[in-house]
Amino acid sequence: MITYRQQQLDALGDVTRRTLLEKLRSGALPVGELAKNLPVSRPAVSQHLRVLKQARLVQDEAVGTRRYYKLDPRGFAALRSYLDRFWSEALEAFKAKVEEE
Amino acid sequence: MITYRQQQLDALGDVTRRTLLEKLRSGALPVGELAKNLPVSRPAVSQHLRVLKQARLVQDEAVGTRRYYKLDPRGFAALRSYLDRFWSEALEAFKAKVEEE
DNA sequence: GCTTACCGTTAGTGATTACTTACCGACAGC
DNA sequence: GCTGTCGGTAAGTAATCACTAACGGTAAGC
Repeated sequence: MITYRQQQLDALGDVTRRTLLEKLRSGALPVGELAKNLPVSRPAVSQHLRVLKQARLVQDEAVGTRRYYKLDPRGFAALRSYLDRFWSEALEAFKAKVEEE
Repeated sequence: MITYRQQQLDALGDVTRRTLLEKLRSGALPVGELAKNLPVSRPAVSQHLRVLKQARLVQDEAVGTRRYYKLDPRGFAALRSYLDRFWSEALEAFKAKVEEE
């Protein structure tokens, strides 16, 4: 099973992309709506959406001439479980360290 | 309460910094140990550690001439709770959308 | 058919960011 | 005291990355 974790964390490392994800929290939105009130041009938004899509953080669906984007549950689930595992392993290592002494 | 989320996610957006965090999962390590087997120089590691520290993702402690770095529980807890909240809000919005129809 | 709205892609540019090299201070061992 | 180890900082460079402008393609409205 391949993960997209590296791409996902890279994708989250940009403030504009994070803003896009925040906007999508309340549901699917077309590109034009996403680009509204952003300090960057619409093509820039398209490029960011491509990165987010490749990282499995968003999904898109064409409806007429519009293209709706929404959060991708698979990507977020993978990210959450990784973070959980990462942290619980760190805690176990810490406990083992304490008991060692 | 101020959070360091923006800095944290920016900090996670670099492969070398993520590698450093992975190494720290098993416990505290001095800089020289962290720099070992990495494709970048030791000063580069120091600079990355500074970024991680400012983002509250690591803590450091001087012991003699060495400086040990370890994961910062506060930063990771904040990050986890944010991701959890983010995702649960997204799920609620999705449910509301479904019931709407 | 024509026109308009919506959006992806490409090419080139600008800004950000990670990197190395050189340097310096602090502590340990002698 | 001197020497070696450890590691942070600064300056300059290289590479990455985000951005805009220009273009083209598709669907909807007329």
